[in-house]
Amino acid sequence: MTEPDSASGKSAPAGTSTLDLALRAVEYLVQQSRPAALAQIAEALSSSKATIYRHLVTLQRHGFVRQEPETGRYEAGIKLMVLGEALRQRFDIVSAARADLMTLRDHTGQAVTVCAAIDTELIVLELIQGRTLIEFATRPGTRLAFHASAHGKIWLAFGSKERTAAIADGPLQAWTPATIVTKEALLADLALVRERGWATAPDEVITGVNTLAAPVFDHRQTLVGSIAIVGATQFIPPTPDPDQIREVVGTAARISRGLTWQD
Amino acid sequence: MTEPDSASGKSAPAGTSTLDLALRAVEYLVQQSRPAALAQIAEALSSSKATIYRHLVTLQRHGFVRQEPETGRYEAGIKLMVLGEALRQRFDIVSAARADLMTLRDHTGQAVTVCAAIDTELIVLELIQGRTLIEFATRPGTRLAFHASAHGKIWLAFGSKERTAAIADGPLQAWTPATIVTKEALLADLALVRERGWATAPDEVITGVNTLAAPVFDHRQTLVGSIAIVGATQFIPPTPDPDQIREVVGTAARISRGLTWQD
DNA sequence: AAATGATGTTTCATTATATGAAATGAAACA
DNA sequence: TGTTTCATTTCATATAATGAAACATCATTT
Repeated sequence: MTEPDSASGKSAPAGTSTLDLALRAVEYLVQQSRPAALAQIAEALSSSKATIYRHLVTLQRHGFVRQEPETGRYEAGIKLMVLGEALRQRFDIVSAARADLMTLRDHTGQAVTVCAAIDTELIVLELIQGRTLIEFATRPGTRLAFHASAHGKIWLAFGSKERTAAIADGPLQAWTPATIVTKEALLADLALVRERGWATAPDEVITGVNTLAAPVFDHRQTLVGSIAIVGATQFIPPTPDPDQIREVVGTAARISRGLTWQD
Repeated sequence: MTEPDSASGKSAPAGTSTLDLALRAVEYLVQQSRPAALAQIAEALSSSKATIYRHLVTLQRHGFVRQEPETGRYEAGIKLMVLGEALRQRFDIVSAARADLMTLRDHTGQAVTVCAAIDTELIVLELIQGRTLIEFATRPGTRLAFHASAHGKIWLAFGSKERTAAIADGPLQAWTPATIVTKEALLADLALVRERGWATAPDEVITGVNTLAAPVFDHRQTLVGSIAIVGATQFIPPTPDPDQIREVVGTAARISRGLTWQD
């Protein structure tokens, strides 16, 4: 990121290697689908059993890791879930907007999601489930791609120009055949989004699913969130129903107005 | 430090003090509602700025911590949310049961929650929102009290006897005037729960809110989860409607049957 | 019933490396 | 301009992390 990297690939700036190893252990355990043996973790991280053991003890003491009582093996602890939820609640939008989002869900019948971009990540903060049995919508804590989601396009169209430039210049991964993968197509789509005030991404993330998103601004007119309805293309056509657009854009505007009062 | 433990209640067994400090820093940042200055964190943890700084650099590199670009202050990073979500998906019940839970929501109109106990914690794994505008239900990642929630009573009634004994003998905190706070009353209630196969907690966690919970077992007949409907007492009376009981207990049995097929 | 091979756990000498005080930037403020 | 308030870097010191190998448990196998 802010790395000159000085030719020799020797990038050992500040930081603590002990902590680094321990964090890698946590991430390793989260990735595993079943509890891992100590030796297995040590091997995966190219460290010794004793070292990993001591770190696991401390991690366990804090609840980041848990040990299966029967087998003695280690797995990720629920503290991560608890902290994740505590963190989620810090975002103004989710609490300020819940009632409006419920109304939007009831009016459209579709699932509603809220997203925010933090640095280089676009993350789902809130999900109000729809009424359909089959669930497409992404859950809080999920990361979305900027170029391949309706939420992402809102952030590229109305967010910081630096981010938009960086994303447009970078590689654009295709999730489906419909995903936008060229810079030109993306910029053209973003121009359209700016003009209309809403974005869609039919079949671009999952075939058969569409999302209709709109921006939420705070009192300084800076983008602080995006809201969207998510559903089968059958219910949200590539060019959505005018009623759907009115509902989503109207709800976003209402939430924005609510954020203006604060502060 | 370097203390041969014993004598002074402080037992410093295995573990890593460096890591311990860093984890405390993460927890501190999650607790704060706004970004914290380096010196503030160092002071709170009785450490030096330099030490904390180096740890924050490493934590940031892993996404556990983020630095506000404008002010340079530190706050918790979204990695915690992402890892929390990844962890949640590891539980069989949430994926195996979603369709049934949606149906339960649609039949009862109330919010549906799923819980599991891990060691000494009772945690919400899944939430299907109801159709009412006002939301009572707890979100995934929230911890519940064993003695003061319908989910908790299911775990005390059908879970391990050791846990039940430990909880019943410990202090029972009152959340509302209706919370059960004596061992006798709790054990009597649990006997009733075992007999009926379902549990309620009217007004016991929040006044005006009731929950109706039932147990989910796996193929070995061990308790692996609990499901419940949550709503205003107006909709879920202290003695729920027979239809509601049938729906919840029936859904739990259906999910249990689903888990039997696997493995 | 003894032996084997999985585990996790502890010990201990060795030195790598985390540490704190203070110096240095950098930026906002008055 | 000077002053305050931040984060960041430097550097000598010894704290505290480290790995190899021994130990302890528990199943499973012979």
